[in-house]
Amino acid sequence: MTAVPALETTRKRAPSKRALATRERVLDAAERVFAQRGFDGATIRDIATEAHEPVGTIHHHGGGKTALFEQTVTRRAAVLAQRRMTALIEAERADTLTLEAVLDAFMRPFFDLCQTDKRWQDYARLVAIVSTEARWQPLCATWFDPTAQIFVARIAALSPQTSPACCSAGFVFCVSAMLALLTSQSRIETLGGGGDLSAQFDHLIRFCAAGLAKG
Amino acid sequence: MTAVPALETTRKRAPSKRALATRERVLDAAERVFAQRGFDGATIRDIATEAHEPVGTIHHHGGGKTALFEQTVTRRAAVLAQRRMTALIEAERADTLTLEAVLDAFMRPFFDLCQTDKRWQDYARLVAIVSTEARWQPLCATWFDPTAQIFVARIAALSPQTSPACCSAGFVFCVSAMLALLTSQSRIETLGGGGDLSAQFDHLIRFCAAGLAKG
DNA sequence: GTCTATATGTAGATAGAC
DNA sequence: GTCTATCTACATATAGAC
Repeated sequence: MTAVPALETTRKRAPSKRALATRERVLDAAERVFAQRGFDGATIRDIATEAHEPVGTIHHHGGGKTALFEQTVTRRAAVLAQRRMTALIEAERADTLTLEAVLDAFMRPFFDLCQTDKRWQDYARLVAIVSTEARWQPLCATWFDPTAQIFVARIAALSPQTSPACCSAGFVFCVSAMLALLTSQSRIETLGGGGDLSAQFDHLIRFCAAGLAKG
Repeated sequence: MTAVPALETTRKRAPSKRALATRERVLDAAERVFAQRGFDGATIRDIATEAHEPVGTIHHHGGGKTALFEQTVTRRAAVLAQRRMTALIEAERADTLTLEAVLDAFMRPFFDLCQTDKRWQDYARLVAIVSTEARWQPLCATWFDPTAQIFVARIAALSPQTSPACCSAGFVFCVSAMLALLTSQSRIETLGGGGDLSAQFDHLIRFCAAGLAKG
């Protein structure tokens, strides 16, 4: 975090290709295990088994359980934020910016990534954990809140008759609904929902836009 | 679960008043600790400290960590379900049943209990845990799904132009938004929301009703 | 960088005195 | 029913060989 240029020269040289590949496998395994069992429920040994690596390797690359979890979160956070901002800028090129378009810019990149790469589905569970548990609030503040603030501001600008406080709360409702869609598919099916994921996603956008519009 | 009448005679006699009070204190403490740290993050020792009881007492009344957690969930589940059903029946006495009224019947009892008794706020976090983590699905199926099914059916009856699957998914969106309001107040405040809780609750109902109406 | 062996702490659970 | 002392297992983390 606090980069000290004077010490840069003491940094190890760039890791080998093999080491980088190992690191990726460790993070992928950690992502799966943390997603499935939560932070406290996961063990380094679970992750080692999942990664087909000895326990020591997990510590070597991860730097401890907490740091490992934070790495799994931060690894994809910048990608997600960038895609969202790109989508927002694209949406703003249209003549009229709508609530649907802003919500779509926030949600569709995440949804598309989940559809394309199963690892992003695990990542969605990590996001749900990070945004729910108080202990990860710093992580949230660094990696997710800035983007969220920008989208809340756009929503507020589109809703002059709605108080800023309602826009913020409404946005939290939207995000929790989005995470429910991405992580609680089994619960939706239990209650008789489910079916085509793309259709459910379109439904989510309609639902949230209507809710926000109502103030 | 599988009651065996023939063994009923071997049951211990009714516990003393003091024992019942101890049991309540154990469950209250467990509720607080589980709510704050989650199931895996909580320890029997944490709960013992919180309850001002020795560790053995927690096991004696709780019957192990898992059983203790299940007891904290089931203790209040019937009360909540009953209040919701009573509110629904009351709402159905009106000339025209609206989406708002159905949602209100589901959500307001919980909200009122949280306002009246701080322990119900902890319980809200337990409900969020139970409805999120796959391992507690049986608990969910027994204590929450039956009520949810009834409310989904009412919503579907009021939304003839909306597919049943959309009603189910929409209801899950509503519940996740409700739990976000009850358990993620700090996140709402971070994004500039917050303020009067009752006003936020009214906003939640409007938000969800508008979302459901949009199908 | 990789892997084995081990140190240290703490978890859940219980046996048995009171 | 209540409480103390303790058992057993497994967690994270590290030291050091390769």
